[in-house]
Amino acid sequence: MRGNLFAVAVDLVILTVRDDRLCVLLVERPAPPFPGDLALPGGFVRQREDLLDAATRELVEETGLTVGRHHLEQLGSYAAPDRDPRGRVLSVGHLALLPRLAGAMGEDGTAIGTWYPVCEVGSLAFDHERILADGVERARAKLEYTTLAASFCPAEFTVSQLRGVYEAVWGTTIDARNFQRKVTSTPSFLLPTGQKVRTGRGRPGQLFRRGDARALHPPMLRDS
Amino acid sequence: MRGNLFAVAVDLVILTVRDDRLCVLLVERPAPPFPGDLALPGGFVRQREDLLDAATRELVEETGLTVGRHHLEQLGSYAAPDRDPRGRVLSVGHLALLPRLAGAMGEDGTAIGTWYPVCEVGSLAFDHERILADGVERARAKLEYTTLAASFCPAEFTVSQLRGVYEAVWGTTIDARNFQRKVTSTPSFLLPTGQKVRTGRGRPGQLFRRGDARALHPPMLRDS
DNA sequence: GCAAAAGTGTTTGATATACACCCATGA
DNA sequence: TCATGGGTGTATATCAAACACTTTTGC
Repeated sequence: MRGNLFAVAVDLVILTVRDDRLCVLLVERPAPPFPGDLALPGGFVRQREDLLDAATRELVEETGLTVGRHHLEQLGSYAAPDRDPRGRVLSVGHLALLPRLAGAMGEDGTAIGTWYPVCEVGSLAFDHERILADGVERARAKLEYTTLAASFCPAEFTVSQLRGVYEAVWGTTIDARNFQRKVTSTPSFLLPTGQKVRTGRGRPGQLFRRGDARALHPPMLRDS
Repeated sequence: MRGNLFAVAVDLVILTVRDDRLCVLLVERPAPPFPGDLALPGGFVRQREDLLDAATRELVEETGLTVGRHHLEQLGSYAAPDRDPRGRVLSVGHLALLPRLAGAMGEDGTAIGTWYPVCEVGSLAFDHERILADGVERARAKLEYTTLAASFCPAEFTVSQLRGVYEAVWGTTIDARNFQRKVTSTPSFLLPTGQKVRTGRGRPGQLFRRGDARALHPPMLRDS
């Protein structure tokens, strides 16, 4: 078999919404290359492992997630000849969307990574700035024409929380009243639970669970 | 450096429109594995080559394209442990959209591959059926919200030709009059050349060149 | 009562669709 | 002069944006 050999890694752009801001999970590199620099979590693909399996494994190792309604998809591959000083490494970037995690992270309960608002992220190791930028752009684009925003929410959530996701990811404000009608009138997007929740001040909102709809017709439009 | 080593290949889903049908370029495998089976054209990535460079090189080798307005983008990576009986091979699928090529193909003028209507393609070597399906779906989706259909057309083309692309790729029919208004009213999508072309019968159509617009707002909608 | 958030109704403007109609050419 | 495809005008239905207004809670 002709061809040169590559090490193959999966790197993860793990996004969530915290305090109305889109945040990404980053780790500090413990060893060369780029020791001490911030980087996307990731690791090498194992002997008989498929790409999505490797990404799932890394996601569990980094966040302690067991079972969840989180979203995980492949972003694309990055293989510039000089992207890793150790040699030829192809990285398959993945995008994960998570609701805000409760407490400790990491499989053993220790915090492995740290959440950073994406707008405050500086330079990263390797070509991870590009992978991060591609992941954020993918997430922004997919909110327009899919129901993926619900992946940022817990199992049960209000329309306001969902709207907060759109506003955080896009950095815009959305008319609450038109948004309400739009999402509740999309078939199978939101399933009412019948329960209400009081958020402090104001009228309590109805709780919804995510439905089966994946596409959003017609799409939600950014001002742009 | 931990991790197992992979051979890395690029495989190409090369699409064009011929006789009002969406067609894909396939080659017959000359050697094991899967000798004699149809497969996507592709090859291994070289020593100091990036992925898009490798895909571009393969595209030139297969089609004899030199310079062109063709479109080439990365689709995604496929790395199931058993996808290649020779060992661990990661394939980075790419999608290329071409206008109908004039005559001979291949760098030396010989025909290397053969065009098949995508709806008539049977089983392919490796997991190339899946890569093809993903490429076709990507192309169909992108026609909706981008000006990519023009990549299927020659340098100068009429609105009818462009409409024929949509109809071939989607397998639908489109109202010619509304289509005309839609595409000609999108700023910077079509640049009039001032020339007209007679297509046999009927009133000659105006010739256009592709403009700078890449996004299509609002999108072209499939019936669905 | 007042502020704040949830939720509904209504008006208005933009736009997609359907299709009538005219234009330019070949046979 | 008829068939064929290019291209414009226009009525109608649909839908999104804007916003007035009501409901339900905490303070």
